[in-house]
Amino acid sequence: MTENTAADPNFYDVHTAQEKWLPIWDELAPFRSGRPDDTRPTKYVLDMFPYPSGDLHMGHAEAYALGDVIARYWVHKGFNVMHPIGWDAFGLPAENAAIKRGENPQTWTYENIAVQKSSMRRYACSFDWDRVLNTCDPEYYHWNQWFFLKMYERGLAYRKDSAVNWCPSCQTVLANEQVVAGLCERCDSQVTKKKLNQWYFKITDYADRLLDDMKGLEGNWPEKVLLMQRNWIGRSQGAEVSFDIEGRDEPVTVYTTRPDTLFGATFFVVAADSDLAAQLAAGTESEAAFKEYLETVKSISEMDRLATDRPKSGVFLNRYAINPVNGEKLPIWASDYVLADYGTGAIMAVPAHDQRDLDFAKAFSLPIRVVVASDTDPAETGVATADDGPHVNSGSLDGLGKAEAIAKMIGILESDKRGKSATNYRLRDWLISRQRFWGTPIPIIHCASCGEVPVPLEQLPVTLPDASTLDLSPKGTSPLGAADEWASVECPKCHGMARRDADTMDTFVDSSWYYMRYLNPHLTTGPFDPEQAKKWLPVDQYVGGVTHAILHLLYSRFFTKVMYDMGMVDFQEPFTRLLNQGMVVMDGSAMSKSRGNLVKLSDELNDHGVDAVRLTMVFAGPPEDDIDWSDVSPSGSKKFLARAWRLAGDVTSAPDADFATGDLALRKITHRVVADAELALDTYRFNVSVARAMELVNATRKAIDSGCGPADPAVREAAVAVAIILSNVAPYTAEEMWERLGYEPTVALAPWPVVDPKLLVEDEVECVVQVNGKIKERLTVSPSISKEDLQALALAQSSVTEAIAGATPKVIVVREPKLVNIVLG
RNA sequence: GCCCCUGUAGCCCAAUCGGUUAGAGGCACACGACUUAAAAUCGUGCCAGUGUGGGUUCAAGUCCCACCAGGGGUACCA
Repeated sequence: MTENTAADPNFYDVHTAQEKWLPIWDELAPFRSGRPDDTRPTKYVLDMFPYPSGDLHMGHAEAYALGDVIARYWVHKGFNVMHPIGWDAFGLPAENAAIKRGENPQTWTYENIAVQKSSMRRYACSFDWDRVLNTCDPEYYHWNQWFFLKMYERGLAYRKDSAVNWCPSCQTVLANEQVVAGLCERCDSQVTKKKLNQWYFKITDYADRLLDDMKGLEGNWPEKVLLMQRNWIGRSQGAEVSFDIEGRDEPVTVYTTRPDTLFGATFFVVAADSDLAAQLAAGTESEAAFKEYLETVKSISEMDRLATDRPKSGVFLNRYAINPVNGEKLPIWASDYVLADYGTGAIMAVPAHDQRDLDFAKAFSLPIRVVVASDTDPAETGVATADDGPHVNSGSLDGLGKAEAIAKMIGILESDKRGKSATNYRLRDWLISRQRFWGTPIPIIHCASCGEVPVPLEQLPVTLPDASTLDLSPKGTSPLGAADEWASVECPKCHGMARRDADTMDTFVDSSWYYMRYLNPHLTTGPFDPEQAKKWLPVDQYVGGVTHAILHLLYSRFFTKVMYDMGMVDFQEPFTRLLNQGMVVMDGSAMSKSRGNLVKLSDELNDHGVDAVRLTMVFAGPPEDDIDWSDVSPSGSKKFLARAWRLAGDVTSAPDADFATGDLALRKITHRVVADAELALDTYRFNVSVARAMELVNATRKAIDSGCGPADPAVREAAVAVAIILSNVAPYTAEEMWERLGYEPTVALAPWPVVDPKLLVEDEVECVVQVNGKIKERLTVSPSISKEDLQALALAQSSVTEAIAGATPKVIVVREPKLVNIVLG
């Protein structure tokens, strides 16, 4: 142990190196992207910004290491790279922590930001520190409010009463996207329904574009994310069919994807919790039974309601719908298996060909009529059939296949004015009101005489009141409502006394457009400068977790399209390429304090150094894969870095040595490695780029110890290549190497080594000759050998002629220069 | 239930187009050199026939089908 001191010239002291370079890099600011005289072409690399809850953790370390590889690589390739960072600083954790400790959420938030910022600086990502933003700063959320008002102007922000998702623990409403399997995304409490008047963004207006524009993202976004978004939007094609109701003037419309099965409808179901059900039940002898049923439905938790194996329940309403195609009377039932907020909240039930309808029919002994022929009988098997035809018992549809039958039925309905083709979506409008304090106030004023009045643009931002005077504990209504002095305001229209809207916005509003704010984080005249937008946008590379596959990424895409429609930007998709990094886990499961498998980033950094941790993250495997920290070896990474560092120290040639005069064998390896690393980096195989660098280090070591020796210029060339490739991952070590090689800082700005194609060409390659797939001979041939020559050469080999033994080859496959396969009959 | 992804040495991972005897890199392990010894360092070695069963092909880790295992998404959306 006594040898491992700074006195030993072969001991690489990572912590000293870290201390040494940070101030120098601060001085040089190699990643400042806003220099006005910069003529390099631009690239925008964006990491999903962190939420400031405590210090950075292993997950941050992985994500930022990967994003940094891309950003640094692009700088080497000669781009002016904008790689900004900021903080997603509004949200519940700050508020909850503040309540717990009796302090101001603002204090808690800024303290955490300071901690994370200092950790990030040490972690040495290529962030442009001139562009930092915090969403909780009024200079930021000013523009959230501005966007809200623009949405309002365009009819895209509106209020409505509806049954909304309510988290009883967070005491606030949630967007559909924030309810995961019936539980609150944040705290895992069971979500309940509550009837409230809330603000929405009309994202459903953009459903088709959000869906169709994904075509342009294919190949550049993970297929998985695109699929999840497609499913989430859930477009379905079908028809609306209008049914007359006995004893009612108004018909009722249903939505169906199978209008061709209309002849198979044997009953009719309305959502129990819909207004329609209550109307239909009113005044009938079933009214009491209906009300009783509705009560039981309401008492069932969302969680239980979602269980699909739950037996069907419902109540007959003593009313009848008339089937428009055959005049049959269909009994109307109310049930909770029909959803009030999808389609029209009413369905025609075709039990033979819909499993849910069949289950219901069986439970209440309703008739089942097959209208699409099949080998099995649903009434017997209890399994609804889904064949494509032919149709039976269906009048003029008989004999037709599914597609023709649907088209014909829609034609019939249209000519009879009883229906039309229709599209439905699973996507709902985005509920953005939150009954909490630590968020962007909604810039609306409620006036007794003027109603809903937008805050005039020149009065923005509507800033939050001082939290210290408020009781933030969740009460189900926004704490802002209790801030009388803040809430009482003059109506901008009539100048009478009015009140501010007391809700705040979903923090996903903040993150929907933050990538644009980095262009000019302190601009006071608009959300961003259009000139800068032309220069930098859209984002070339986005890096972040797959947890945001639907929420954040869908909302950002929506915002971008709205801005496009407003003429603010000239592109419709915000993120050209997306990389979803995996998670860092421990012993096979997600790290958590309660599980006792939490690995602290700060401990790892102290034990192994920043570079070793970053290298471990990048080298562990493909970036999309999870990293099990118990499978990888930061100490191994550290050893490798020291090995690379020693290499640079061994080089004895002059800094300006002419590489072209160097040892050819090593030069070929160097150029091969650089070319391979380049290809790997272009295709997200960062782990492979590291492996190539390791290969080069091994080869160079060998050259120094037992080859061309340390003075050969090829050794310098190799060490330079190692330093540059490594600088994407291990900036401190690379900088140390650069210095030892006799160059000025910083290696970060060194141009990517130019590959000489001549050095990639092999002088000779090995060719195998197979007979019936069995290898009979190995030939050393020129890589440029012709097909004919190679075939002739192969057939001339004695081992080959022996194997053929006079037989006539059926086919000879020649893949010059590497393979000949002679196939005998 | 439905949809998607992934299965390669003890472990983590490589393997443009289907093409040599599956191996670039690492971890672990073993041995050797250096050392009084150890650590560090340098070097050498080590192990699988690619989840299973079929198929296509002159040729399959790579393409197709079925199944198994693991992971993820979604869930009464008519």
